[in-house]
Amino acid sequence: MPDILIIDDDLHIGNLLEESLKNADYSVSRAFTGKDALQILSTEKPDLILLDLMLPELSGEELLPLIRDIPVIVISAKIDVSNKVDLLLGGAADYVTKPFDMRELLARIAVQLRKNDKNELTFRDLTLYADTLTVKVGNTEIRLTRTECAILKLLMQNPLNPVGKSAMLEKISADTPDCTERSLKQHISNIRKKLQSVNGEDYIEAVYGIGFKMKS
Amino acid sequence: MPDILIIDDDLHIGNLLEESLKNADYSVSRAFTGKDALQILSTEKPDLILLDLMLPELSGEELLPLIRDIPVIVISAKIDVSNKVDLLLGGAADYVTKPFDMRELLARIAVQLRKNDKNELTFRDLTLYADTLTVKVGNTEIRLTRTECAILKLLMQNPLNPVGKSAMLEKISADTPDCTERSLKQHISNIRKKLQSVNGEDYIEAVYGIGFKMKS
DNA sequence: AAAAATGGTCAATATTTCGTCAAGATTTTG
DNA sequence: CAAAATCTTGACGAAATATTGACCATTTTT
Repeated sequence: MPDILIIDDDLHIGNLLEESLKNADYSVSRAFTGKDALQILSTEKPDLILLDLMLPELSGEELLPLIRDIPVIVISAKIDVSNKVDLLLGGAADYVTKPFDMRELLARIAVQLRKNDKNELTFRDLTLYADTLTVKVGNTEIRLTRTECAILKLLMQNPLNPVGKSAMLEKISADTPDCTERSLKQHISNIRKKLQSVNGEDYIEAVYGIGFKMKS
Repeated sequence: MPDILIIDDDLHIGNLLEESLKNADYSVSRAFTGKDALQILSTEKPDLILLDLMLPELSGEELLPLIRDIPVIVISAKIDVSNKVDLLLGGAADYVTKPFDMRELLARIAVQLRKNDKNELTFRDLTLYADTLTVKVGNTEIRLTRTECAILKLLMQNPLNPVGKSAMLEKISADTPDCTERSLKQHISNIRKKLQSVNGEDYIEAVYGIGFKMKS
């Protein structure tokens, strides 16, 4: 029974959401302000978050980058397109505009939860299937090695912030215990080459003296 | 489990705070006078401080500039606006006025702890993201180098008091072991140039013979 | 007012880090 | 065991960053 956190100050919509979700057999938590939400998130870890952008005190835009490792579906009245791009770049998993069709929302929720189960990560037009060691660049699939996959996964998990080199080494040491900063450099180069072979684009950016991040 | 230090001579309020914080799963320390607080801070390093302004012996206003590297939320009965500005300029991370709503305070605490995690500092219209080596000047982001970031961070941590040159060198020596007073001067110049490129403003002020501080 | 010390900036140089090729070492696969 | 895939390492040019010298402006001291 996946747990879903609704962050919305509008009681009417919130109640409607809660009821529909409970009918669909999800377990539901509620937050009514951004700060509420932060407090709840400091103790609980839901499987998915529904986030209304219009929040008192701390807006949804501000809240979004503070959430990690949990798929967020943004609910908003704004139809602004650049805004949508910003949201998705900023880590939102998906996006629906008010007024929305409840069946559509439920479908999108199911998609996100399934992705989560299957260890699937998306960033721009990259989709990483960590279980099967493949990435899709646009429509073409590419095979990665185990370490390449582990590295790309780390980068795609925090698309905004750079990941330090030592941090990477620690986290992938399970697979490759004797990977050094020297070889890490080489793996990054190999990942780049594989991704570039599709459309010539470079998805990875170096942060001098720190580590690497996805290019925004 | 973040540790929070309550500095308040009012037993009633202090107890109330302690109980609520413990319910929210924080670990709590107490100080009842400014001198108490200094003593505790010389041995412990809490993650956040709740500071009442009205203190015997050593007032909150006097204590505030002595605290470094730890976010301080001021609790005060005064609603004086210039006072509020002074506090924030003086290094307070946030403030609430008595009587306060406990849920709001908890939310503000959560926000500050998050910011602390993310190594985020604000001064006027500057926001420094130390993890990602960027500053926001108004709405435009600028990249800094490692040392530039370390220097600006030091300055923004004590926005009122000048930071001595030798003190700076010590604290950034982790990153750049052979930075001298000569090169420090150059780094400051580079930071200025980068910030000025946005809106022409100079955020850094030299204190002749001592060091540098942020311009108020 | 002159001298001395400190602060500010430009431009050149030195150092560190990055990116990649190619070769050797190790592991996996058939 | 042999072949293939993967991982690690050395080398070297390129890019980013750090340091230094030179020179003038400003402040303090004498």
